[in-house]
Amino acid sequence: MKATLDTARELLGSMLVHESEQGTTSGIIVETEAYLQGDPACHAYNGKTARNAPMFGPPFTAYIYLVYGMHYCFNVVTHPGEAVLVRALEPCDGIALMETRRGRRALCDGPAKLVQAMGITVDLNGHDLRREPLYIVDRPVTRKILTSRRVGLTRGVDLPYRFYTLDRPA
DNA sequence: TGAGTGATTGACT
DNA sequence: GTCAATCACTCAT
Repeated sequence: MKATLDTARELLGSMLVHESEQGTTSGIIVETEAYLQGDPACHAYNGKTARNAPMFGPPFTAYIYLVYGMHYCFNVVTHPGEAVLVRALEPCDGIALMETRRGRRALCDGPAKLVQAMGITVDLNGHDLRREPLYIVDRPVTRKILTSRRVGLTRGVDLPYRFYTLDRPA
């Protein structure tokens, strides 16, 4: 079994595809964060709840949850109790549709933004990411992978579990 | 039944 | 670069 941190790196460069009724959108994953067991910032840290139940499901399950009462984040479950948060995408297909959903704003450079741009909803929580309508296309990582601390957290901020391929500031 | 929390975004200076 | 809005979900009484 692969470690969650390895999976977080391998997801970079892969393509996330969502086939909705409105059309197909896809994007290259360019930023991820790992959430491990024993990590105080991980939702599974305090045990299983109704909200994080998918995190204890089989690998490659989608875990979608609401933060701040208004924003959704999209995670890929790697092991029971561990997951990788997809923080940013590089829009590939269906950009026009993304713009319709997002308005004339940044499309996929934030966790909640990419969820909205891709049209991902809580209906897909617990979804198997090897099946339609939401799935990940494996692609070799061609760009250099960089590592940094995670951001936006209130706990475990010093852990170097954030990976990205863009030359964006750490 | 109620109060606190939060893996963010968007607007403003 | 800084700051506040906002509400579903969780945990505690």
